[in-house]
Amino acid sequence: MNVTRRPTIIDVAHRAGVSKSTVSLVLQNSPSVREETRALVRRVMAEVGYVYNRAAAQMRMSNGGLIGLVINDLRNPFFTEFATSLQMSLAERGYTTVIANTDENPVLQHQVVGSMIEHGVSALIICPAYGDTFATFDALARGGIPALQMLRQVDGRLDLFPLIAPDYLAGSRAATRHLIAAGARRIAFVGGLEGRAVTEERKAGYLEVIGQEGLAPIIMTGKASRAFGRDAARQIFAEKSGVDGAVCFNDLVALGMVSGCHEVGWRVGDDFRIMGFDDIEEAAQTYPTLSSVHCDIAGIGVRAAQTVAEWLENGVAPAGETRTPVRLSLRQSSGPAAGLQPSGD
Amino acid sequence: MNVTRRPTIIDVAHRAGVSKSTVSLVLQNSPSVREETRALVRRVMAEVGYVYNRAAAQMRMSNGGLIGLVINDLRNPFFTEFATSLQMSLAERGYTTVIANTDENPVLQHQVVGSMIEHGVSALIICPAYGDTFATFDALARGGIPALQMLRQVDGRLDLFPLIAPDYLAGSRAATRHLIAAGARRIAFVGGLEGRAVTEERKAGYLEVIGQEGLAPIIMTGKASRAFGRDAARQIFAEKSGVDGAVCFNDLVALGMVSGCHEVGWRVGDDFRIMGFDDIEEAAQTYPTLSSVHCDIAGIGVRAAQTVAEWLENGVAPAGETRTPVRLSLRQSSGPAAGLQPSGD
DNA sequence: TTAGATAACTGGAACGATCCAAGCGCCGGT
DNA sequence: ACCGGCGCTTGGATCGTTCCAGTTATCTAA
Repeated sequence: MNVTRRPTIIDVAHRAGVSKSTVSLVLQNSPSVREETRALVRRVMAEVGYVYNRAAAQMRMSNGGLIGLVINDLRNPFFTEFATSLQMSLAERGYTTVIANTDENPVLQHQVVGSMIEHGVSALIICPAYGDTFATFDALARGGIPALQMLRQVDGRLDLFPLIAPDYLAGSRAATRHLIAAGARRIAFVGGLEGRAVTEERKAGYLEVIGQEGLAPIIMTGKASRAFGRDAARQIFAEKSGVDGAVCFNDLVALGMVSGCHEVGWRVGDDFRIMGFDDIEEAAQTYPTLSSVHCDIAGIGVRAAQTVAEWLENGVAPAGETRTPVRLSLRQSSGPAAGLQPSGD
Repeated sequence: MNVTRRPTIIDVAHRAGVSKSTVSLVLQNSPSVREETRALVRRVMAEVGYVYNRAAAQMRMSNGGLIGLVINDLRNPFFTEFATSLQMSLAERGYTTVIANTDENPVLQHQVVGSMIEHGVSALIICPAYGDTFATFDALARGGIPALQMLRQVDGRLDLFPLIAPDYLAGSRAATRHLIAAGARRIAFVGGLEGRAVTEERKAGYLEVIGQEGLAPIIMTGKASRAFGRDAARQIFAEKSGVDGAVCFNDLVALGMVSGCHEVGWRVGDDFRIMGFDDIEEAAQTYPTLSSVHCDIAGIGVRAAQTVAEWLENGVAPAGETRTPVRLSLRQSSGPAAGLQPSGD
């Protein structure tokens, strides 16, 4: 349909009466080109509808500022909020981000990472899927591509693949303590698949506090989904075991439990107290509003962008493990707590 | 850190004792290379850790199978479900997908589309943000890049930028009729920003049926968010105007209304009847489960992949406007309807 | 026996940018 | 009058692939 091929810098150069090198310098905003020349070249570019050919440039340059973001579950708002923040922050520093979704599938993840390496990403930020991932990370190591593990640790080589994650342990400790302070006595830990690093960490904080207080732990692990949370609430209701509060693996589970409580007629925050984890935007907008462990998702995105930019620009690998602080966002679902100031919106 | 540069096909060729052309042919799975040679080359590739350099290839080929997907709101599950399905479907056909988020910002959208063109995408699938988009689409037109408008029509040139969208009109007609059949008499249309194509279309179906039945229309347009839905429910309750049902702009608004109803003590499906639109996964998992207009998001993703693949491979542009069928997923929020079989899960 | 077809492989010329060393005026200082 | 430096511009080499027009060697048909 389009007979004429795309114009190149050579076409622009001819038309402007300069050399292709000059055009290239203009593209790179080099200070060593005269202002009038720059303006002329720019004008000609607009006239002929020149578009930059990144593939050609990237082939010559070892390092074109392309950064890959691998997300394991685009359906979880936590990850999309993170992706949004990261992408904006990287854009400010002049990097382009490509996003891909692995849907928690390690095979797909392997493909996706391979494809990104082929596209010549200079670094990778990866929220890894669990499973057989050694080969995937090995490919990154062999290619000498800087890669950050975000939010979850899947590969043990923290020196090669540093981890940035919220301080889950402190978060679940604080959440559990808060439920106790609010008056709950039989508190369950609900959701999260057994054996996974994040689940174990969040569970550990819960168990620690429960132990300190001499209470009995109640563990209900399972998928981190709304459906599981809803079923868990129904089950707790049916068993009449006196459970009166839940520290949830994440906000999705917590929101599921809220639905389940509505269904069985419990009043959340009164008959039953719920703490979420992650503090996604939706938490402030449901009824009742959801108390949660606020992880400053956007802040983590900014920090990840900063870390990877410094890694690329100064060549210095970040520390093996970075934990970002968390705080509680206390709202309605955990009930009124004597002597505690609710924070969050 | 990595002193040796990446191996190229030339390194592989030397090591395998063949020419670079042969290696290239192996990469392309050409049938005109002997089976043993192919195996040999493959083995050497694995040995030296060869990775394909897409930038170099793409520079030579006009058309590398890279497809850009531009999404206006990654936080809306509707779009992420669509993205997931599309990406998988394209992967099956050998295309790679790059996703970018515009956050409903036409300026960001312009940047993002520009960046994708620079990266040499051979086609674009775009869920466009509203606003000043003419320049953006013009850049696509000038570059002769096939682009599909998905779910929303923003640019009028349907011959250049065909539209694929669900049959919103039929959907809102059916939704309104169902609420009437379920016994609601004062039905509001809630959410969606005034003046936007999708809002107008969904509203039109509602108005049509309301008019036919001789009922009074009640329009409450606004942001398509949970927060707006919640506020709308509160307001309806406060006004005591006898409104007993709502056709919502989308599921997010509907879920917000469900929250609002819980808050004011209304029983959804009984005191107040709600129909959503889109039928996101969450609709089946809240309490009460949400009746909605099912748009077969995954199916649309598959169809989009197919359309764009055929466009690229046969060079034949698809029809200007494609409407995909919708059906109702009747669940609890719209209440029991005499003589109607609930469908959906 | 030989011409022609076929199968398997090869060398060089693209592709469109970046980078480098060099070139060209022009000015000021000796 | 000459040299060095500075500001701006330039031609050619280069990156790693694909594509095209050969070049063998082997096979088939007359």
